[in-house]
Amino acid sequence: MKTQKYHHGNLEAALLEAGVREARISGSKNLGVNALAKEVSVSPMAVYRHFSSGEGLKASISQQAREELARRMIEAISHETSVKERFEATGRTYIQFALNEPGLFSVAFVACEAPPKREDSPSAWMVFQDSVLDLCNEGLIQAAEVRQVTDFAWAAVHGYANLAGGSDPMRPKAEPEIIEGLLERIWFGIVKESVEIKK
Amino acid sequence: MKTQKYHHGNLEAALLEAGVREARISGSKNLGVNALAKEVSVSPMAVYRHFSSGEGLKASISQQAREELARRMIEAISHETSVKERFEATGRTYIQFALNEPGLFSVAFVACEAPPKREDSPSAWMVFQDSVLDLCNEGLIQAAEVRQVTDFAWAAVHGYANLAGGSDPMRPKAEPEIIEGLLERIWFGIVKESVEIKK
DNA sequence: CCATTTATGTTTATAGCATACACACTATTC
DNA sequence: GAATAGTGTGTATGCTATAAACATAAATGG
Repeated sequence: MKTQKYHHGNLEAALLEAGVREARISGSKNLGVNALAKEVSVSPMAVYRHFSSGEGLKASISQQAREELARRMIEAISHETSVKERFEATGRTYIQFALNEPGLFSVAFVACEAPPKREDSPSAWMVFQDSVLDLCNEGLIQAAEVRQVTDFAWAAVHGYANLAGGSDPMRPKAEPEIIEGLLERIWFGIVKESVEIKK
Repeated sequence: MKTQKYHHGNLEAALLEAGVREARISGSKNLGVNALAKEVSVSPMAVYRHFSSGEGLKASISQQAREELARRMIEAISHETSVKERFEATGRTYIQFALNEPGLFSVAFVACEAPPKREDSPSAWMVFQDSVLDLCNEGLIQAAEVRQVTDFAWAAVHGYANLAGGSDPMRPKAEPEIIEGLLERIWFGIVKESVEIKK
C-alpha cells in the first residue's frame, strides 16, 4: 500500500480542485500560492512545477469556473424546446449562476487577467451565441443582426449578473419576476424590427 | 516662500490625485501604499494618517473615479434637450468613459470592495435614474416601471461597457454605430409596452 | 509669548507573499 | 542497473502592508 506516490500523483488537478472549492466559498480572496499549497499539503514551490506563476494558477481556476458556468448553461438548454425558451434559459442560467455562486462568478469574470483560451473547452459565450444563431435559423432575427443581438443580450445579462451579484446598495433586486422582466425586455430589444413591421 | 509646510499640507488630496493619475494610466496595478507614497515623496506610513488601510485608499480612489464618470454624465445631458436624447446620452457617456478611460473605469467598478457611500457626491446611478424618471414624467413609461427600466438599461450599459472595455477576444466591437445600435435596442426594451399598444 | 496638546510624518520592525536557486527523491527508460 | 526526466522540499530574497515608537510642526490657551 503506497501512502501517496509523490504526494497525490498529480498536483495540478488537486490545486485546481482546491482552488475551485475556495473560490466557491470566498471568491478570489484565498487563491494565493501559499494558501492553496497548504490546502493540498504541499510546499509552495511545488506549485511552480505545474503553473508558471500564481497569476497562471488563478487564471486556470478562473477558466474552471467559466467551464462550470458553460456546463450549467448547456444543461439548462437541454430541457427547453423552443428557440426562444432556449435563448432565455441561457440568460436565466447565467444570472442564477452569478447569484447562487457569487464566488465562482467573480473569479470567472472579474478576477482574471488573460484567460487561457482553449478551443475544446465549453464556453458560455459560445453557448449563448449558438442560441442566438438558432433565433436566426428560425427567422426571428436576420443574419446580419446576429452579432449585434449577441452583444446586446450578452451585455444586458452579463451586466445584470454582475450588478445583482455584487454588493452595491443600489443593486437590482434578484427576485424571479424581476429577472423574467429583464429577459422580456431583452427579448423586445432583440425582435424590435419585427415589432416595427407589425405595428 | 515656504518650501513645503509639513510636506504638502494635505497629503490626502495629493494621494488621491496621484492615485487617480496612476489609475488613468494603468488601472489598479500601481495603487499600493508604497507606490503612491513614493509618488508623492512621502514615507509609506504617512498614508495611514489619512486612510485606515491600503484598501481604504483604493476605495477612495475608486470613489474619485466614479465621481469623474458622474460629472461627465452630468455634463453630457446638459447639452441635450429631449428626454430620450438625455437618457441615451447618459448611456453613451458611460460606455465612452469605459472605452476612453479603461484604467479609471476598471478602478471605478471592478477593483473596489465596499465603496464609501457619500450622499452629497455625484453618482452615475443617480444621474441615470433621474433620466429614467424624466421618461416617466413625459409619460413614456409608467411609474411602476421605473425601477425595472433603470435596472434593465443600467445592466445593459454597464455590461456593454465592461465587455467592450475589457480584453476578451470575443468582446463586442466598440464602433459608434454598434453603440448606437445597442442604445436603440435598449430603447425598445424600455418602451416595449407602448410598442405593443401601437401594433 | 511660552507651554501644552494635537496633527502629521519618519524610522524601525514584523509578518506574509511570490518566487529564484539549490538540493532530494521517485519514476522511467535504455 | 544506471542515466535521466519529473516532482517535491528547503532556504533565501525582495516585495508588500502595517504596527509601534519616535519626532516635529502647527494650533491653542494660559
